[in-house]
Amino acid sequence: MTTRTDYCGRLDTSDVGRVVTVCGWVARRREHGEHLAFIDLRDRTGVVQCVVDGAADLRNEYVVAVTGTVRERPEGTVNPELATGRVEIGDTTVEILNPSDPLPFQIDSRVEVDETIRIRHRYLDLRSERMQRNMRLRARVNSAIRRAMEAQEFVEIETPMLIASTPEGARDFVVPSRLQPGSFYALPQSPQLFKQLCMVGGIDRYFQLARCLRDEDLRADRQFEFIQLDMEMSFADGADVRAVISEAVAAAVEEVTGTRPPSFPEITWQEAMERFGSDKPDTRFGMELVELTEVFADTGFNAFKAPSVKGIRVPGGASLGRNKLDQLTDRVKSWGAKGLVWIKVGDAGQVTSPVAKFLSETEVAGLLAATGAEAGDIIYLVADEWRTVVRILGLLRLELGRPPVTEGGLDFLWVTDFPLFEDIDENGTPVSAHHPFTMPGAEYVDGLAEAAGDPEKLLAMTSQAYDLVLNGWELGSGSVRVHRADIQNAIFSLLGIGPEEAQAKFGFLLDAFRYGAPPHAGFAFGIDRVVAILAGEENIREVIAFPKTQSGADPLTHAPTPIDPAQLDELGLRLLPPKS
RNA sequence: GGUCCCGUGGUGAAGUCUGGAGUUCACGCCGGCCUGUCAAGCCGGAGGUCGCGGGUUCAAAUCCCGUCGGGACCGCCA
Repeated sequence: MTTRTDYCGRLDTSDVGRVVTVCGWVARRREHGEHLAFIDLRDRTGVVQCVVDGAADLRNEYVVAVTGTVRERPEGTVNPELATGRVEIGDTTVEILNPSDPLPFQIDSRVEVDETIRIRHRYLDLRSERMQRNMRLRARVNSAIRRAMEAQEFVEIETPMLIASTPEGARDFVVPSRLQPGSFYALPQSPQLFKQLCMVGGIDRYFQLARCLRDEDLRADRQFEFIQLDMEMSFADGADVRAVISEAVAAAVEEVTGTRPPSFPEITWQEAMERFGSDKPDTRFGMELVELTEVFADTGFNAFKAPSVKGIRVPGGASLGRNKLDQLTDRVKSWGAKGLVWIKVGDAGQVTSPVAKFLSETEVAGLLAATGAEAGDIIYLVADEWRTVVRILGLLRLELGRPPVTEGGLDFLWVTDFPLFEDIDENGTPVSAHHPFTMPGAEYVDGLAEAAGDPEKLLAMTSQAYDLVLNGWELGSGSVRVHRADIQNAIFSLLGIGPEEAQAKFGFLLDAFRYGAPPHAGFAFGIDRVVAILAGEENIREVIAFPKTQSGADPLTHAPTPIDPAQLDELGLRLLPPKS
């Protein structure tokens, strides 16, 4: 085979006169009769025009080596759209290294190809400029993060993929054991427990670009398997962790954009919920939630006689028709709201609403003042329990105002002081918001036992847990961990986990903690998500080389597939008949 | 478990609401012409189980039911 001397996209006028050999795929041909044709040859760096004597035996996507002389293009034929547009390769000989059948879809971006077809033929899709760019961007982000962590004296440690199933958290992927039929490994949802063991082991600063697996439903920002920057550090608090992560993320952003982002603002979970109705607020746009409970404190309108009333104002939203508003109301109800009240503001400040007749003049005036509504605006209101109100309006805010991923810049945000417990179950037992090794807020550490059985106190307790949010996507979360047995026992007690159960579930961690566990804290954030946003993609599949569909299937390899009965037999497994 | 949207030559779309001959557009593919194009151009051609199954009807891409596949979302994701 002819030896390549140059990459297509790197030739320029400084190469004029050189005899070069470039290798790649025929991206396009332009024939001008029997003895003149232009070939755009594509490799990973771009395309270059080759002038050939007839191209009758060349077809799109043939793999060829072209040898010829780099020359400046004749006057008037320079293509300013092309990086190599000032030059071309002439006096060429073409060696066909491999022909190609016509492709199932075109590589160029002239038409948006159905994503299933792209994934089924991902080896072709990867040739596209978009996928080349995304894959290389991802590699640069990985590299920048690794360098930033190493510069901060973190050591990369690999943790096992075949681990014990733990009952908490997401649904595990499980792997049957051949040597111990009837027993199973789980694939890690994260290296959580191992990295804490690393702290006990004196590693001091651990990191890993860790593959994590969770058997939960897939979404635009969720695949079964994903990569996290996972880290843990000893003798450190939450602020230390946030500084380290901020540095790594800033390094990644700088690598991609050339600009270092400003330091990331921090708000508490409580503030995020009050203002944005979300623990992962998209702060690229306004439309914040407006507190209206006081305005309607003495209302005669039954629907507003609720613990909490809030609204959001959409500037210029009054032009929405009745049909659209009904659809929106249905949508909001599907999220679990009792209903959605809308109020339009007219030119003279008068309000139009199905419920206008139930509202007093004072209430309307208070509403307009609180929301700052102007003529042409629409206000949506929800009244219910506080948690429901903020959740519904948070979803509605995104539905109505969320910009495309490529607009509004990069809005990083730390959300701190998450609640320690997210709910109380029907037995009166609190449910961990993060995981049971999360350190409570400093002011609650000594009062854990007294809070038992008091839902109000339990739900008011914060934890030293924090999330990193980018443009409304949760990039990741972390916390200060409990390293003291007395605090851990108090939390287990609140969660209704007795000593035997704790030992059964997390025994090896608790054992390790008896031998001098240092105070430690950590974090993990999703590489796929940050890369997608940096790449301007709405979907992490676009930054994953071989992704799965929403139903968890791989159109390329057809996974998952049934397995041979002999394999099942070896594992001591038998299939149940399919559910009808 | 649930809601919504999509499925039409190789690719992308229109046609579906309001039933009437597989109709249209762009790209690609095949052949011809063409010596400076670059999303080349011009001429000609091939290519279809309108996802699948059932129903309604004189007649279904179109209406109804079911099903499969894809997507967005709710639940789920400590």
